[in-house]
Amino acid sequence: MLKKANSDLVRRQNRGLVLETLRHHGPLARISLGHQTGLSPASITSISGQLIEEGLIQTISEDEEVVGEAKRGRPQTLLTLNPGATNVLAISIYVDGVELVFADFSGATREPAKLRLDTYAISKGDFGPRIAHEIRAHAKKLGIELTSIKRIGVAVQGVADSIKGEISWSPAFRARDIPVVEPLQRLLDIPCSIANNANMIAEALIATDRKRYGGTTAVIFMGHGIGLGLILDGTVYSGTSGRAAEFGHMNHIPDGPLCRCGRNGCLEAFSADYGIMRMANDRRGTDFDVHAPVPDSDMRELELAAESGDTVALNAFLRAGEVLGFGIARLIALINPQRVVLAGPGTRAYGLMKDSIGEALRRGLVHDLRKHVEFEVVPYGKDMITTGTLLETLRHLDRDVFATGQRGVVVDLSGRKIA
Amino acid sequence: MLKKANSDLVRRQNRGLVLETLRHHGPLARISLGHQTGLSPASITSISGQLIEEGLIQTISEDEEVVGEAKRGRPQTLLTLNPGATNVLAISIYVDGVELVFADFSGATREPAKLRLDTYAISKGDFGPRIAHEIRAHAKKLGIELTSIKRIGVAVQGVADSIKGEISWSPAFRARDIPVVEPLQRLLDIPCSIANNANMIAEALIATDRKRYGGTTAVIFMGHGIGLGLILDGTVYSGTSGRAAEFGHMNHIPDGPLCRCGRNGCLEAFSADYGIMRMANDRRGTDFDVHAPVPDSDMRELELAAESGDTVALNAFLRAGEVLGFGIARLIALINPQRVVLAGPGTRAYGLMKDSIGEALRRGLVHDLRKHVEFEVVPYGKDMITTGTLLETLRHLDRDVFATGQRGVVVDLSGRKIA
DNA sequence: TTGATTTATTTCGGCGTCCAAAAAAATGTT
DNA sequence: AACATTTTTTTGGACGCCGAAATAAATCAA
Repeated sequence: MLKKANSDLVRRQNRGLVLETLRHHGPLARISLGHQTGLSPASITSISGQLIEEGLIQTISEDEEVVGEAKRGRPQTLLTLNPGATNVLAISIYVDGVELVFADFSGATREPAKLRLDTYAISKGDFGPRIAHEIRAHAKKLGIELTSIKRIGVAVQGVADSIKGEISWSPAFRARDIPVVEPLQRLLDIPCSIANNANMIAEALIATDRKRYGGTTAVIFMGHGIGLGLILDGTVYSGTSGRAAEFGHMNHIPDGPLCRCGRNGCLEAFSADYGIMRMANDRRGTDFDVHAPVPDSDMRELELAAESGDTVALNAFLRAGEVLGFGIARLIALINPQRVVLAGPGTRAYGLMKDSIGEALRRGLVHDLRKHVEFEVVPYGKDMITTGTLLETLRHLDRDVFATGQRGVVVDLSGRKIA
Repeated sequence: MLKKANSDLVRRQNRGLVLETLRHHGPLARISLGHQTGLSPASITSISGQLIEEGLIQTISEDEEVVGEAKRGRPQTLLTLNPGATNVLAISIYVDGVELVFADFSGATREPAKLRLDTYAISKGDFGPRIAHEIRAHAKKLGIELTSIKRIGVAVQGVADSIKGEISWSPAFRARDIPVVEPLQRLLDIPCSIANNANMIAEALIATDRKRYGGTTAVIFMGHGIGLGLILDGTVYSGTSGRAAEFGHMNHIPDGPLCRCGRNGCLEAFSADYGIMRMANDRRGTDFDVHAPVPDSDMRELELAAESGDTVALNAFLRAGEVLGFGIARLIALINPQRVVLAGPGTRAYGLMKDSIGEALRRGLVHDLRKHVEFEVVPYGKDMITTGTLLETLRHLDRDVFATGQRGVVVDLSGRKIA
């Protein structure tokens, strides 16, 4: 259903558009901003004037102004986001700890805090307060006022319920339904949101190349589990109640091997690190604890073994690839994305799985569909998740917080009214 | 990325809103229209005045006006869509023929034309012209001017490419990539679009109960194939290049039974009518032609046999249900819909499959996800597809054609400028 | 019958937004 | 110093929404 439109909507949308354009295309003169946005110079002058008055954007100081050759005509004055307008915080939760990264309004990050935290042992009620405490400490260390932080974004591997603001389930925790948003908002008084880490990688990809990833793209995260971020029509899809895809727990074979989730035959039970390790170890007849985190060093060792001709190790990777391939085939049959991106530490072994993934796609997918999909592996860096989280957080500010500049109400950075 | 907003956008959006509201909530007085849309009485007067002048809406004649009890105060004058503003046409393509249904701008339908057409034999190039011819004939019979038809919507079972305007693949045709939109537009000079029939059922469901189906709903069509319409955040999702889901060809078991698409082990190969029939017939060791349409009477017979205790027949349905259940489990793992709706003629046998569907869901899906999904079977009527197609077509006119009333340009119904 | 009351709709004036065109600003060129 | 060129700002107008007042059209009550 359509929504009512009025001049309020127009202002919000165009202010948001100007902020997003500056965020994306770096410093721009008013005239270029006009070209990029489609707004007239007159409107740009008006909007940018307001944003400057509110301290959200600023003109670049004269020294840096002269970039290229001296040209005729009145020189451009470049506009940029004002870094000091606000701060944001990205929190990434991994199996082995938590990372805090502050950034200013321009997106420039400060040195991260890497906390070793026994997340697997921590109780449901302790996690939020513990993180809140760490946030205070790290902010203090960096000299960042808590009141200057306008928003916090949290990314976690597993199922995040963005409506309830909880971690429904994650391989990093023994506990379930761990509240995150509520305690942080209560203890720090800062708006907060939580999302799945594959979705945040998807956000980062959209930002790096909107043309490439902005249509319909499936981002598959391979690590201590298999996650999925779906970009549909240029927007990251975050299912009902924000609990997006649990691709890793899509069933592959009824009554297959035991998965962490308690079911049998999930994709993850074959293709996540522990699934691969289990297949490689079965010859030794070992009992296998699916919940025990698999050290990265063990995986590297297994990869080396496979590469140097250990057939059992190699077969484990081939089987993992095959099952992943069938999962991707099913995904494509449902969503028909233009592009499938593999990301995460698990892609290190892509070379070992490549052939079996391709073979499974051939067996499991109509040619008509397969031929339209482009495949891609992106090199993994943990910072992708942080970057995506920050971008998502900043976009929210651009669109939904700062775009709503109330007429006649000018506010300084701490929220006090000026004029 | 946001888009530029200006007063043009405001007008278009609010005009569209008024049209949609009248379409949805029947005749409404200006004051109620104001309440429904959130627009002020003054704006409603202005907008409705223009729409009346353009002949898109009209006031209801005085006689019918008095509906309820006589109340104090100035009586309301009800507004409705003007049926005469335009005509639209819905075309539904089935395995056994084609149906044409005209409707006026208010959505009132005329008697349908049911064409028996050997679609399976028809050649790629002949289909479009043939249909164009039939459209002319039926319009003439009903006394509808071709120029009064502003849009045609086509629904087909199978894979419809809405960008190319072709039927990429359909069980109704031996041919592939059959152009539909281009020949109709060329021969009739009427804008045309094509979509998958499961998507059109989804449209019809949204229209009947937006609250129930308007969130995230998966509509599964069971018939001579298994189709899927996805409603994401209240909008029917029609994948990349408009080629939406091919749920029926999602692989269930690698190297399973042969499917119509040429692959092995697709969901459809178990759960579509021909899949069920094949399983029931295997005991007789018959060769089985997957392409031959299964007569409805044969299916009814098989259902009766199963109901009266024929274990082979019953097992075929149970197996079909089991595979469908796993397919739904995989779908839920990916999309996490709030609701799954089963529709289509295949649901007649739902009673026979119900238990095995449920059992498969238990085996194939994390409890956390399963418990949030509501299941539902809607009684099948072919008219759902036609209704959905008409609604989709009319909404397009509301939003994208008639909403764009150019300032100062008033046009009569044939497109001539008046003022 | 007449005036009061009630409710719906229209009119009017104001406001916010965008935009085209003109003006101003700032620099290079001759 | 005068002119050319480009960017930015200012000005005035248009459009669309809205609140308030005016108007319209009915019922109710005396």
